[in-house]
Amino acid sequence: MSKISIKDIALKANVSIATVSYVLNGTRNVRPETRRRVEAAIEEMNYKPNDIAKSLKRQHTNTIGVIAEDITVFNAPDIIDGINDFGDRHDLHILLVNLRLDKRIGRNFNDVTAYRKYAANAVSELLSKQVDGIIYIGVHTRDLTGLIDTEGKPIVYTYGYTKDDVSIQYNDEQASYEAMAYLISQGHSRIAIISGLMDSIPSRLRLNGYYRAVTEFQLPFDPLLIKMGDWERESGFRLAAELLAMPEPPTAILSMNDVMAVGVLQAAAAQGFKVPEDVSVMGFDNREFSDYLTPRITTMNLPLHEMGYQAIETLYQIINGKTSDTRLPPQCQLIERDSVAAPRTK
Amino acid sequence: MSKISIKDIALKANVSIATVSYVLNGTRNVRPETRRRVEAAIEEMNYKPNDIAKSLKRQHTNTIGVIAEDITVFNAPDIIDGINDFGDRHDLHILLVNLRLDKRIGRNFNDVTAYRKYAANAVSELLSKQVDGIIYIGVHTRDLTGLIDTEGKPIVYTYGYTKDDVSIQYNDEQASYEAMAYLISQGHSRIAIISGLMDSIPSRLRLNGYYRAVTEFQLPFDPLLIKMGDWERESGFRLAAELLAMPEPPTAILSMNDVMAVGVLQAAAAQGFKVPEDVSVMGFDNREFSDYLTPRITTMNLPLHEMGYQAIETLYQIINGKTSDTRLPPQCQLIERDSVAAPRTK
DNA sequence: AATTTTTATCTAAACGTTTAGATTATGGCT
DNA sequence: AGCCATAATCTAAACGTTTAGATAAAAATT
Repeated sequence: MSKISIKDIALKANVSIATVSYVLNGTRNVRPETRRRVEAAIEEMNYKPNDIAKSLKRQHTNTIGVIAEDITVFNAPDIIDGINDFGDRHDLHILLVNLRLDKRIGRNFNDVTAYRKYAANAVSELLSKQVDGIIYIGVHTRDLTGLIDTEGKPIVYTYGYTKDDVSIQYNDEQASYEAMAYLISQGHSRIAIISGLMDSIPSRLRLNGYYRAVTEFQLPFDPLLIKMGDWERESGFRLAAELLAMPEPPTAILSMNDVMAVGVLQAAAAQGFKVPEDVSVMGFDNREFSDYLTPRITTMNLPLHEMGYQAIETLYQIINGKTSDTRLPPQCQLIERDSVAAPRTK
Repeated sequence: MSKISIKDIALKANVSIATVSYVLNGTRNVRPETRRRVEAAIEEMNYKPNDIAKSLKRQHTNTIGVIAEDITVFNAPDIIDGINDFGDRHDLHILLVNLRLDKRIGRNFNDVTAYRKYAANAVSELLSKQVDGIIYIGVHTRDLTGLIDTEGKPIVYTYGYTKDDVSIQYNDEQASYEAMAYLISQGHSRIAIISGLMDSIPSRLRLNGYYRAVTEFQLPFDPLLIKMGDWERESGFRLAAELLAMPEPPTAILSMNDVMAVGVLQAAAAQGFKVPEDVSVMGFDNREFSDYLTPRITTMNLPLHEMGYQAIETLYQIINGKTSDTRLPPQCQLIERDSVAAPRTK
C-alpha cells in the first residue's frame, strides 16, 4: 500500500522535505548530485504524489466539475468528450455529476422545486470538492437564470444560459435558416416545418430562421405549413400525415430533429409518397441513425464536441483570469445525404 | 468567496474547532445550547465544508474513479448512469477519465504500447487523486490481464476482465442461445449468423451460443450459414447479400449487433426479400434506432444500467470489506418487435 | 459538602504537501 | 587566507479538517 510520502523519501535521500518538493516541482535550484539522490529514492520507493494534499495547500484542485442534466441524452457524451479533449491537454480533471433528470422528473422541467434541489445538491457537492470551476450541460437550451447559485465559483453553460454567466451555444436561428436556404436552393418553395415543443427555445429560434428564410427568399407564406411537434417520433408521423394529406402538400418537410424525421419518413411511406422523389425531408441533429435510415437522411450536424471544448476552454480562461479571446461560436454543419432532391416539376 | 473555515465559526460560536467538528459530524455529544450556537454561526456565515481537507485527514475520499475507454461509444453512458444511480444513494462521487481510445488508436486495440500508456496515465491520475476505487468501462469485452496496475487499489471491470480482478458481465453465450431459441420457437431451422470481429470475445461467445442452440435443438448444421462481419453496417449488407443469394437461403438471420442488422435489412430490400415475411432478422444491443427502422427490429437488450450499478455496488463492498453477497449477473432481455415472423411454409 | 462518575469541551497532533524566510555551503575574488 | 556573493538547503508555518487524550464542568453519589 502506497503509504510513502515526501517525508519518507526525504529521510531516505537525507535531505529535508522541502528539497524533495523542490525537485518534484522544479521550484528552486537543487544541486545535480542531490537531485539524483532524491530521484533515486523516489524511484526506489515508488513514490506517488498525493494530489489531495497538494490541493489543500495550493488553493486549486485542477479539477473542474461537470453537471450533466442527463448523461444518457444523446448530446451529452460528445460534449463531455470535447471537455476531455481540452482537459487532457491542460491537466484538468473531471468530476462528473449526472442529475439523471430524465429519470427523475422527465423531459419537461416544470417541476422547478425538484429541479432546484437536485441542482443545488450537485453544486454543493462540487463546491465541497473545491473544483476550480463548473460546466453545465443541459438537454435543451433554456434560461436557467436564478436557478443555480455557485457562490461565485465560475461556471459556463452549454445547452442553457443565464443572464449573468457565459454560455456556449451554436446559432439555432442560423442553422435553421441554412437548412431552409439549402432546401430552397434545391428548388423548393413550399416547405413545411415541424417544430419541437414550443416552450423550448431552440424551437422558437429555429422557427425564426424559417421565417427569415421565407421572407428573404420571398416564398409564398402559408401558416398551415407550420406544425408543432413534441420531439418524439410519433408526432413527426402524425404531423407529416396531416401535411401530406393537404390538397396541395409541401414539397419538402423540415423536421426539427432526426427522431421526428423518422416519423415523417414513415408517414410518407404510409401515404405512398416516395422520399425524396415526391417529398424531400430534412432532419436536425445528425444522430447516428440518420445514416441508417432508408433513404439516408439529410440533416444538420451539431457541433457537440466543439461546444464542450469551447466551454472548458472559456472556463479555463476565466479561472486563470485571461482575457477570453473571443472565438467564433460553434457552427452547425449541413450533412447532405439522400432525403432531399429537387421537387417534381408539375 | 467562501474562505470561512471551521476555525472562523469556532471563533464566532466561542468554542474550539473540535467542538465544531463534533456538531458537524455528530461524533461526540455536545450540549444543545452549544450546538445551537455553532449551528447559528454556520448558518450565519454560510459555512461550506472543505472535502479536500476532510479527505486528507480521513483516509478516503468518497470518490470513485471511472475509466471509460471511450465515452462516445453507445454502451458507456448507460453504464455510467447506473454508476451514478448507486453513487447518489451512497454519497459517492465520480472522477471520470475518458481514454478517448476511439479517436486515439481506433477500435482494434492492437497497439498495446500506446494503450498501456493511456491506461497508466489514467490510473496514476486517479491514484494521485486518492480515489477509493476504480471502475473500468471497456468498449468490447476482452482480457485485460496484466495491462493495468492499480497498485493495490480495488478495481472492477465491465466490458473487460482480468484473471485477478472482479468484473461484471452479462452472459453472451446465453444471450445468443436465447436469441436462437426464440427464432427456433418461431419455426425457423435454417438460421444464419453474422458475427462481429472474430478477435472479439463476445463474437466467440455468441457463436458458442449459436452452436449450442443448433445442437440442442438438433438443427441441420450448415457452416455456410456462419459469416464473419466486423460490426459495421457495410459488412452486414455484404454478408446478408451473400446469404440471400444462396440456392437455399436462410429463413432467419441473427446479426451480432444492430448496426450490422441495418445492413441486413438493406440487403434484403435490395434483393427483394421482405422482412419478416421472406426472411426474419434479429439484432443485438437494442440500440435506440432499432425501434426506428422499418420494420422495427427485434433485438437483445443489454443490461447496461444494471452493469454499472452492480459494478459500483461490488466495488463499494470490496472497499468496505463487506462480503460480497453474490447477485446474479445482469441479464440480457429479448425485445420482441416486427422483424421476426414464422418462415414461409413452402 | 466532599467525592466520584459522567458528560462536555479543549488542546494539540496529524494527514501530505508548498513556500517564505533563515541558514549554511560553495566557490570566486582579493 | 579571508571575505563576499551566490547558490543550495533547511526550518517551520500553513492549508482545513479529524480525533485521541486531557481537562473542565456538571450531575450523581455518598
